[in-house]
Amino acid sequence: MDKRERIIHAAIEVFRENGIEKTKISDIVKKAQIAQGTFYLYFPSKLSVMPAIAEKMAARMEEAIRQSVNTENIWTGQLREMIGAVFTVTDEYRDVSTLVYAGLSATEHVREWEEIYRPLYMTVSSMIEEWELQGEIRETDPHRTARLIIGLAESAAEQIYLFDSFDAAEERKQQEAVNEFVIHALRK
Amino acid sequence: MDKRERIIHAAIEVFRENGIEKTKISDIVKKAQIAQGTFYLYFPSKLSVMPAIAEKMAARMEEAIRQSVNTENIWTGQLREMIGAVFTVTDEYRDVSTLVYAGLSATEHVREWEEIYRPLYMTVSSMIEEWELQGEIRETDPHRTARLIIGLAESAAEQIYLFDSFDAAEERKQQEAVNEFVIHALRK
Amino acid sequence: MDKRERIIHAAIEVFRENGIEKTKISDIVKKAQIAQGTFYLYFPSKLSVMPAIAEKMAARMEEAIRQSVNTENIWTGQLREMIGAVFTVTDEYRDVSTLVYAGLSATEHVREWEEIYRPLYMTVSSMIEEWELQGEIRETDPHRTARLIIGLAESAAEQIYLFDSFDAAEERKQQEAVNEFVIHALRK
Amino acid sequence: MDKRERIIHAAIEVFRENGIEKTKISDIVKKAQIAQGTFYLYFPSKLSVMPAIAEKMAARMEEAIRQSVNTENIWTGQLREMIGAVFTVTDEYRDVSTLVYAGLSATEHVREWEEIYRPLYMTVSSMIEEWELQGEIRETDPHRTARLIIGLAESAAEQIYLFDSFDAAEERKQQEAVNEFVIHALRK
DNA sequence: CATGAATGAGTTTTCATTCAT
DNA sequence: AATGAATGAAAACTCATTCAT
Repeated sequence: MDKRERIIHAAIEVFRENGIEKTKISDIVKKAQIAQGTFYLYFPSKLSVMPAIAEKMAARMEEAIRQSVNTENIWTGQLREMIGAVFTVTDEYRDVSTLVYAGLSATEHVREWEEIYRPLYMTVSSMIEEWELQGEIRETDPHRTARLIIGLAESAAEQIYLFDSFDAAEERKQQEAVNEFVIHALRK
Repeated sequence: MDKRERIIHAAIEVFRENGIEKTKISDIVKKAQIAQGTFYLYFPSKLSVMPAIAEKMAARMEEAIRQSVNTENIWTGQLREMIGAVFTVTDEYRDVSTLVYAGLSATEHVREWEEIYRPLYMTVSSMIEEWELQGEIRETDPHRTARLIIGLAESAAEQIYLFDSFDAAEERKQQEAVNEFVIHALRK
Repeated sequence: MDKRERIIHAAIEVFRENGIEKTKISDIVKKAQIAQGTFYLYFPSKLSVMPAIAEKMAARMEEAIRQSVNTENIWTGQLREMIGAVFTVTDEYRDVSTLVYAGLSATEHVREWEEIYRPLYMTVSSMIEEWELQGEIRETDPHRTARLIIGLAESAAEQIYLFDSFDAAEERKQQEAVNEFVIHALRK
Repeated sequence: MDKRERIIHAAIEVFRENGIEKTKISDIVKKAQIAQGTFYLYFPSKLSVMPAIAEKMAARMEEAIRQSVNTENIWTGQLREMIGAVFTVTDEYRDVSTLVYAGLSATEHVREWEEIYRPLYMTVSSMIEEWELQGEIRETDPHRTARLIIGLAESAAEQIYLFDSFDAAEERKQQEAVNEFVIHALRK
């Protein structure tokens, strides 16, 4: 794996373990097994790794959705699979997603967000469009709806770690609630 | 305004301007026009201001909801008013909610989130309970639903500044999309 | 002595001992007996101390000239005293003067040079003007002549350390050569 | 142009642009369009380029003097030509002479100065000796006088860029002042 | 000879925290 | 309670130097 990749992966791990605030570049390079100076060959600062992480996360989420959604399935099944994927990846990137989001908004990289998330939104809005064409759901603006659903699912997935006696059962319940919520929101 | 208030307000501004990471206590005291040492008479650290900010925001949101919701109205009207309130306050505290969320989750203060947001969630879940009792919406877990709706509305409101050619018309459209989404999600 | 003064004095000493290149800010603060961070309260970098040193050197030179020149004396005597003062101070600031000069030209402080040296040039050009008024020397542009003489004397004083078997006798010879050179250059 | 030459030229440029202190070897190689490691095949350090630069400048100056001085001319004419050459080359190497001087004195290379400048001084002191033999000027130590004159001329030429509203007219005036100064200093 | 990515020791720089006033 | 200059530990950052290609 090339050095840049190593840095990004190490950064994800360390940010998760220690939070952004407490993370030192020396922690990242230690985990990445590279020299201190090598970091600066690829990124000018700790925060500038954020967009790269966000990209990875968005790509991972899109990939998870593509993989888990069975297009043979009926729309509600597809929707459940899609939301499941969002929950899975949000869990994988637990804490990091929030930090990345806050880290991005703190920099001049905010505008990159749109670009980073576009493929993910495209994938989901295509699914919605398809369902609509098939006459299975009510008519909406597919792109906007895609963003609402992903926002809702992410927010719901993150809430678990904040509020609840956090266990697998609770996670399933929360996910099921989102499923029901969205299915009702879209049905004809 | 007393010094504590001055600190909180200054902190909101500089967190918004620079992000959490880049904010120094010296920035906060400069904006608050107090001496460096005075900060420590009120807060032990930068991040410990976060719960105070969260409290302000949550209280403001609850108050906005209480003020704007007319209980004489039918449920869809009340819902629209409630979501409108969330949009208004998220706009007021633009970016801050994300930062607060990240700031809290970066520390031991995470557990305070539950406590801080409880009154707000109670207010909204009471509304939902009432609608359910009146048989106007389908049956759900009102508390969980309340959190989903608020999460959805906040996420949608924040997205505006991130993604879109941000203008008043766009904001109205986004808000209307959330209204429709939630109304369909809850209707019988 | 206040901290800023302490830094300037320490910097002069350390620059002389080690040269600019090898001087660390930690050397300066050690010699100044202040904390590392205190340096940055007064100067943003090592090089930014340069103009302050140049100021001290120019002021010291002007003072030395004022003190050593006896206005009762005939002009050649005054001139010898003046050149002696330049030699003395250049010796005092041995090496540093060159470094300061090179250090200044490397920064954006070059334009300050004019201002820093102005009082010194004024003092010397006043002397020259007076001699001219008394009809003791030929007519020249006093200000320009002042700069030529100081440049010549400094250059000659610095050459000693570079070229010659450097000893007191050699210094006296060199100084005497400058005296003769300038006296002949100015006589009627 | 071979690599060694490329390095020397690039070094002159970046030393002039950034000063010695701020110049990195990476700046030099970038300007020279060679690889980082290649530098070390020719020079062991940044400062070790200095003697090479000094040599170039001294050789250039000697050559300029030889070329411009017409030995058929009377001594004042020759002197004017010689000083003109010093001004021309100091202009060509603007700022560099100071930097070289500081750069050499900052290292063990100081002693090389004598050797590097010897041919230049020899040329000028030969001229002075000749004038003396012809009985055209007063008796002095020709070698010492040569160094005084060159030091004076260089200092005067450098001053132009530092102090004055720098233009061609100003340069001519300054040069003329030096001519007059030296002619008076040497005449019988 | 030439390259340039990688290194890591050495410095600079930051900034939360203290404490005498 | 309030101040803000001073501190120094800790972190960021630099850049000369190496070495496998």
